[in-house]
Amino acid sequence: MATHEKTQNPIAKRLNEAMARIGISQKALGIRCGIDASVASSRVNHYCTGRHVPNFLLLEKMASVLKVPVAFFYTPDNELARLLASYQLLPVRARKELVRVSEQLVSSLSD
Amino acid sequence: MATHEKTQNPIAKRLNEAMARIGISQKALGIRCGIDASVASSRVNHYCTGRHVPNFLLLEKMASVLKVPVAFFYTPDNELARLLASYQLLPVRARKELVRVSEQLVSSLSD
DNA sequence: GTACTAAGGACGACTTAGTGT
DNA sequence: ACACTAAGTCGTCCTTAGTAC
Repeated sequence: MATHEKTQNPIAKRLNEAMARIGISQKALGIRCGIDASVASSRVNHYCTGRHVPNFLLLEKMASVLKVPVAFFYTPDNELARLLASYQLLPVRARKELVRVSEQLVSSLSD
Repeated sequence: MATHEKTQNPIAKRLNEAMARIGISQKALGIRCGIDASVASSRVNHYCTGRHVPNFLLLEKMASVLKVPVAFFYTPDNELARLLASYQLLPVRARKELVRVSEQLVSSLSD
């Protein structure tokens, strides 16, 4: 676990969080995302330490393996991160219901 | 409005969406995000047409001007995009309630 | 005013080849 | 096994200088 934090983006933080949750190594994650085994360790470490930013295609693969929405990696707000993480675990019907509730709450703001 | 779509990321789509919602030009958005007026049109156009990907700092500024969470730009799923857009409009108390509801729904899945 | 583009220099990602636990 | 890094290559972003409506 690195503590460099050159960038202001939350990718490294969320990535380490999600990896710890399912207990997967940097190299293993890279390989499961289709990165060649000879460079997987180096590349993923760059992302985990915040030195480099992965492209969208790789972010999608990581999100799929880690069972989070891609947007989770771009969420500095912890509250919203929890919403995104749980959203991904819900069945489609419950997701739609949640969206409905949120938009309902917005509508009721003017009352 | 461009139709190039070189990249698979949803940034251009979401950006155009959010800009149309509040009715702001490409150049005006760039200037309000601190980009020099002489390059604002060119740079923002690159993002709107999907040719280039903005860095996180600029994404944060755009999100602030457009009143959406940064994560909104990285959300291919339309359903989740609606959740994110509405979430941003809610007061803190309502946001927390929404997170609670979502996590509650996840817990009840095992029943 | 508006949207958009080619091209080159500037910058950051990816690979190689390692260290150290 | 594991996490991590310097340095070079190479691909992408940013700026310049425009076109077109």
